[in-house]
Amino acid sequence: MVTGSERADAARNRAAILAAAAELFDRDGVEQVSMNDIARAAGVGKGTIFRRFGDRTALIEAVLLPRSVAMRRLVDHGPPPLGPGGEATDALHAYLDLLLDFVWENRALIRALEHRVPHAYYAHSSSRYWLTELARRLAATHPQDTDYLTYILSTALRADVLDYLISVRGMDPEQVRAGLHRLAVPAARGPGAPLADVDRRSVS
Amino acid sequence: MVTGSERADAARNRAAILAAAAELFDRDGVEQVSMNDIARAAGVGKGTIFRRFGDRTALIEAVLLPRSVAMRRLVDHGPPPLGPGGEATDALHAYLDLLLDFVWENRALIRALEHRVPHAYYAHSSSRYWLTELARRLAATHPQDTDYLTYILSTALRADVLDYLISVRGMDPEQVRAGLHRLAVPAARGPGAPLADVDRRSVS
DNA sequence: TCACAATACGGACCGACGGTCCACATCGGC
DNA sequence: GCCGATGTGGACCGTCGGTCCGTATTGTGA
Repeated sequence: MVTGSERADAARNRAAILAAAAELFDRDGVEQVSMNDIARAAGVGKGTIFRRFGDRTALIEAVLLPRSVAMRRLVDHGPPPLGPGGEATDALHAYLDLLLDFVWENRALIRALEHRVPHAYYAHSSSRYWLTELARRLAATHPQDTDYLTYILSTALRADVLDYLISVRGMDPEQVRAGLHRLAVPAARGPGAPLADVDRRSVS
Repeated sequence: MVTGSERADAARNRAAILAAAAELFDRDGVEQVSMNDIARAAGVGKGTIFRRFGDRTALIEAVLLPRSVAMRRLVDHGPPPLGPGGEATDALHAYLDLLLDFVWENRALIRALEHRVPHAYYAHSSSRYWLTELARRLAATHPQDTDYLTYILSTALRADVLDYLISVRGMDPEQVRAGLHRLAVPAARGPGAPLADVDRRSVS
């Protein structure tokens, strides 16, 4: 056996655990699923999960990781406008679309992570990559307001904020998307106002 | 004994519990303090806490309540500029100061509440009051951008966002205050740009 | 093919938690 | 001082994330 690689049964179990966790998290909500539930569903002892993944937080991260990796490949090496080589404004908008879809699609996992490790959204190394990339693309189109827009857009893209706007306030995801795009338009009158259309229902 | 009022020993214990909880939460961090810790510190059985307050969430709310009530009295009946009767712009800025101080001062409790009940920040009846009042004051000074500004400012005033900016990123609270005030200035060029000064350190 | 060391397994077990229960103590109107 | 209403405290419960270790599986080198 090559040093450092995984035994066949171990690899099989890792896959079974990840699959079971992904399904249960999706079906019942992350907080509702215990480690025992996952072990049972994966046909595995609880100890095996902890041996493979360390702790619950790491398991959640492991479920999220492949989705994030696939996305990152598109950003780093995919075709324009998302990948390198396209026009700056198109690249920015494609990137915003991707982020919105990713966060929305995986809001349950992301919120669970933030719930377990404070400031995960800002502090985690993987999400720092996404923020850095956002800042880079904004710098190309909005050299004046880069920091401000990065801050505003990244806050608007938080999983809990999106979840509130869409799930609780009943806003259409496409309204949110439109709002993000308008914020990122090299505006005639500055970055103000656009969200007023998205957020037409009064906050009060 | 008058129907519905509290027996003397019960009132004494309620006060002892609130005092002990407030001190422990403040000293050790909310998540680190168990109900047993509070019972011991208050010189009371654990059952007494649950009888008086129902559950842990309600206890945290009860610790926060008097601070919120005091503040609300200032807003509803205090002297201008914070209370009614002052000039609209001054009223708005005084209100932003108050909110910032309140959220910052009580960030530990607020974050703990949000941690326990999802969307507490937006959905709880007491915080809806603060959002409504914010929207009202913004409407008086920014009739065009009311909804947008309410959304942006309320997000910037979230306890976790402030905590991140100040505790993790090392930003000075007075920088944050200045940023809020600038966002709320009837701007020459719209609400953009101001935060760039607050957020000078790059986000990436 | 086989022996055996390295690796992995699983579920009993642990300590801590929030919350409940109820035999007993205290209060206060009469 | 009597006595029903109210309050008390801590043993107890179910569940959780996480650990431990005797046993089973794997794959390699001979």
